[in-house]
Amino acid sequence: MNFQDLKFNEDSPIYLQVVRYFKRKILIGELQNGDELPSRRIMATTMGLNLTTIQKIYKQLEDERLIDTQPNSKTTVSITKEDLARIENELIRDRVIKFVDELRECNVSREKAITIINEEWNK
Amino acid sequence: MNFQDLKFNEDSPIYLQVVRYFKRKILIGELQNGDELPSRRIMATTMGLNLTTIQKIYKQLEDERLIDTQPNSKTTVSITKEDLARIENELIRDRVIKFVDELRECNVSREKAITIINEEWNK
DNA sequence: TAAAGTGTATGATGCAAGTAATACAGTTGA
DNA sequence: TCAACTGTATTACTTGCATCATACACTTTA
Repeated sequence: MNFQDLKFNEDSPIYLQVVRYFKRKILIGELQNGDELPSRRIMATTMGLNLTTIQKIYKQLEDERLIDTQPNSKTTVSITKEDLARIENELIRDRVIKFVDELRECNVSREKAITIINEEWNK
Repeated sequence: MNFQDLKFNEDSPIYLQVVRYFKRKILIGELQNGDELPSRRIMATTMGLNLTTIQKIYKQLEDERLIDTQPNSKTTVSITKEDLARIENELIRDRVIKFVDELRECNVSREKAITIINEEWNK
């Protein structure tokens, strides 16, 4: 957990970007069931964010039941197969749907879309 | 100009969504050089938005030099080939780049990405 | 000419989101 | 025991969005 691969943009609130970051880590298996997360204060220091912001991030992940904080114990990743499927939908399928919609609204053909994607994929 | 194909979402401010709507119309040729835009008040009534919001939309489009309001004349579309290329980049290529980045961060292969896109394209 | 319409500007308000700064009660560990 | 750490809660501040209400100078039109 060094967060070197986490870079922020201006497209959405920081706390949501971090939430998505953790979801990605779970999706690709870098965070697995039972893995411990750093304490909120450590996290705040490490990422240079405010404790309140980290609270919001952890709370969001808890509300989605991806992490779990039992009283007097560490915060751990806690996911089911259904959670994983849901994350995959959110991070991949839903993104594709939105993307396809957008391109079609611009009258881009499927063939042209795929051509551009192929162009960009290996840059 | 009936705006029936304009639907709002919660992803970004309304005024930006409308700006992008007009850019799309320009990109696909439904709005062409010289075409007149409705007056700001008409537009506000038609779209159910406040005059101030419409001002913001028109101002944004003017700042990007896509429309032009000469003193004592109608507001018209005013685009060069360069503008069109810029819009195309913004609405298509940049969008693809972002999309590709996102999927690659999730360890999705190019082949799998294209498979999903093909699945979704004709729904 | 008078009324209606135009672009433009501005001040005020409500509201929500995002972040910051603290505080508190409990637990852990040296 | 007591200092350090923990999760949690709360208050406050800033900013951006959308709206409302006007206002002004100018043009068009009936």
